[in-house]
Amino acid sequence: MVQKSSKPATARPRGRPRQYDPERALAAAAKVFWKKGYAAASLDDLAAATDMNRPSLYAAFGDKRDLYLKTLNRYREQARAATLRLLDDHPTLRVFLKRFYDAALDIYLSSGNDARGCYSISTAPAQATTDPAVRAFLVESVEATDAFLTGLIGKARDRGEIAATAEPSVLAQIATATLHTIAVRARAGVSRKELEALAAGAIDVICGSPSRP
Amino acid sequence: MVQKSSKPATARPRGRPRQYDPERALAAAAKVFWKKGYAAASLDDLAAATDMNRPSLYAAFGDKRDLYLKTLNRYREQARAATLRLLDDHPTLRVFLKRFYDAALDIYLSSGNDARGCYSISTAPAQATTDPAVRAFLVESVEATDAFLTGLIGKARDRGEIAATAEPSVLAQIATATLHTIAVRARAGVSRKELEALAAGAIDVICGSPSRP
DNA sequence: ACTTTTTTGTACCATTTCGCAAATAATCCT
DNA sequence: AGGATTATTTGCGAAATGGTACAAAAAAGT
Repeated sequence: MVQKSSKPATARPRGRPRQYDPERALAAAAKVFWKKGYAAASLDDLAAATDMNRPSLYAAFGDKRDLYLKTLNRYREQARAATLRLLDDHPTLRVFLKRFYDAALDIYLSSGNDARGCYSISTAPAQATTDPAVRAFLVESVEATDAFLTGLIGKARDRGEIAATAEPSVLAQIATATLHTIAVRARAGVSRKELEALAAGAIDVICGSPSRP
Repeated sequence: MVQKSSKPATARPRGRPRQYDPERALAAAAKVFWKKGYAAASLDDLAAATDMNRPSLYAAFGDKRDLYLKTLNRYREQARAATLRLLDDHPTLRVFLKRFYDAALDIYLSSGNDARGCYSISTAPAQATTDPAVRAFLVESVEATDAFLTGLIGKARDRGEIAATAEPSVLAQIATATLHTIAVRARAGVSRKELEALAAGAIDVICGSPSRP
């Protein structure tokens, strides 16, 4: 009898196994908040969507606010990871930005459900004045995006892809602003075609017109 | 005693005079929605803020949703009027944009109450997926801003203030995007100083760096 | 003075909301 | 097999919510 004591990685924890998958449950909860906003989403809505009942929800994620904050963080982590993957083959700034906005649009206009717009930009501002944690999340997200893009743009400038006189932090804020306006417009129902055109225009402004050498 | 029969403009309508001023009431209601968001604002909150009781509120403005839509429209009208006044002395595009963002910051960071951020951008997106009227309001507002700025930028280009090759509609969307990111950041608690710097950077990108001829 | 008209105030209702307590079920450990 | 442990289910309850019915109040018209 060898190795019976080895941890099978899927070692059953102890008591009754949970019936829900925390990841799926968080995704389902986010979908509800995404559509209705934080305040208008009731625990009944969330319980129905996650296929859990309220006490299980509560035990798993805490109260409604805890749950919301967890979905916000999950969304941000996923967005970050996806964005980093766009850099795997070391694209030019222009190519990266195109991918970046396309990826955002994939999320903002996901056709399956009618969730539209950016999850955090569409739902967090409404809560930001009453919930300090949401406010902190928002400012951290925005500043992290700025910082990330500033780094990328700085490197692109060093590589000579954009004018040497360009100010990376300013262009990064323009790029973030473009993301924000796309987020709002997608929520308002603007078509993908128009948003792609907007993104293309912004990319030209940031990187310099493509016809230009 | 002349003119007793002339309409005093303040002719009493007929029954008991109202105790509230509709304009002030709308402003007070907007303040509540602004801080809490639409869904989290209760009729009790609104009644308390307007100094009216619920039946009066209901008789005056309809239900909660009607009231919200009225405050949204009022906000937009006021913003439009204020923006047009910025053009009275025919400023250059650069001067106009500076005023434009300064005026936005005056509203977004009004110190009296703790309402922060743009009223519509902070509260409407959360409702946009569940309320078609809010969604319509949002898209109309954004597109009207684009159109207005496109016109201004086009004229500035004709006057030679910016490069003849610049595309007014693209720059207008950048300018609107800048407004949106400022709205979100103000709601998140970013300081006026930082937002002014962001605006200044965006203006340089839109109008061309000031050091440039 | 009396009626009409409009606003205000009180009280109420039906529903929804969040959260929890207690009982039940499923699994592991010994 | 039986106890320990964790998850689920049912159901409750106190509070808040949006909305309204109805009477009282304040003004103008006659």
